[in-house]
Amino acid sequence: MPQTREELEHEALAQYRTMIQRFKATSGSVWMELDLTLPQLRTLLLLAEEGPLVIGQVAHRLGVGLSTGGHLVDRLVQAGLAERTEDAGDRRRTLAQLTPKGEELYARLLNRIQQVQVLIQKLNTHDLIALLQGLRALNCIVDEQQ
Amino acid sequence: MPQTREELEHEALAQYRTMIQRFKATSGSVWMELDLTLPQLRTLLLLAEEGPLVIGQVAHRLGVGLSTGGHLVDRLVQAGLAERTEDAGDRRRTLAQLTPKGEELYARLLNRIQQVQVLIQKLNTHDLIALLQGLRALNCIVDEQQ
DNA sequence: CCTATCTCAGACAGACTGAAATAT
DNA sequence: CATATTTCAGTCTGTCTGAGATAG
Repeated sequence: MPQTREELEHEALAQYRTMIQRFKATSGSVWMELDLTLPQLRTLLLLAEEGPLVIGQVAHRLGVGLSTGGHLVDRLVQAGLAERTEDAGDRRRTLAQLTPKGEELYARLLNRIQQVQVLIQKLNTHDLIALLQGLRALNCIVDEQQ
Repeated sequence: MPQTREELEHEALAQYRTMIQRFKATSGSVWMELDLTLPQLRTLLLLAEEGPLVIGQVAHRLGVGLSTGGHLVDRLVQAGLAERTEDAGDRRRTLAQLTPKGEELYARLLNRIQQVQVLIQKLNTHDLIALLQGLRALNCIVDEQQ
């Protein structure tokens, strides 16, 4: 079955879309059970993607006052999703970072790593090698863009 | 460079993880600018993943009263993310479904389709064919599981 | 009369601010 | 004294409920 370049691109995207949509049903329950407000969720995302931050940075990046920033981190700490640690250099500062529980929630909400892992283990070796080649190439392209 | 089965699985997952993490920075701004509350977001996800629903179903699936369910759909409608249509069979019922704008927001928040599309277009044909083979195989496995 | 939805009033939680208090 | 954070009112928005109104 020979395909044109355009057909190949189109099918690859369609296959990707299908894969993601299959994940939906499972990820749905995570969202429905989520006991956070959106500002709290934004704080979780920020800490997950930009590592440990001092309270002032959190507030600045979220576009809120210092008081609110500290309050939002508080909520995550109370939920066991984040923790405060002292900044060794300047003890006035407080660093906020996610706990393993917080990291895990982030992954379950957005990354779907676990689901992909299960599928990969069931792939036959030929297809696995092919998938790997494709993924390597995708990452190379991202490298080149930067 | 020969690799064991285990090494292949491990690298494939690592490549996938890397790809997803590269997407982070871009998706961050979508979340930061998002002008919805979490119950509204849950409603958006529900409508995106389970197609058109009557208000009663929305309320039931979200675990809230009819009044609240209708209200939440209202908010999405006011934001231009959803629309109400009449149920042809039973005109007492109101169907809620996402507008194209709502679908697009959903995709930008969770699916990252656009980002993958750009990358796929830059892939050379050899790697594209390999990726496609891998994705097809992944979807076949999901089919078999059901 | 029954069912699906909407409207209304009120309770409640959380975001948010600015000013004062605290710690380094 | 300056800076980073917390604490303290107080306001505001949105969720949520239940009762009653409306439409089919």
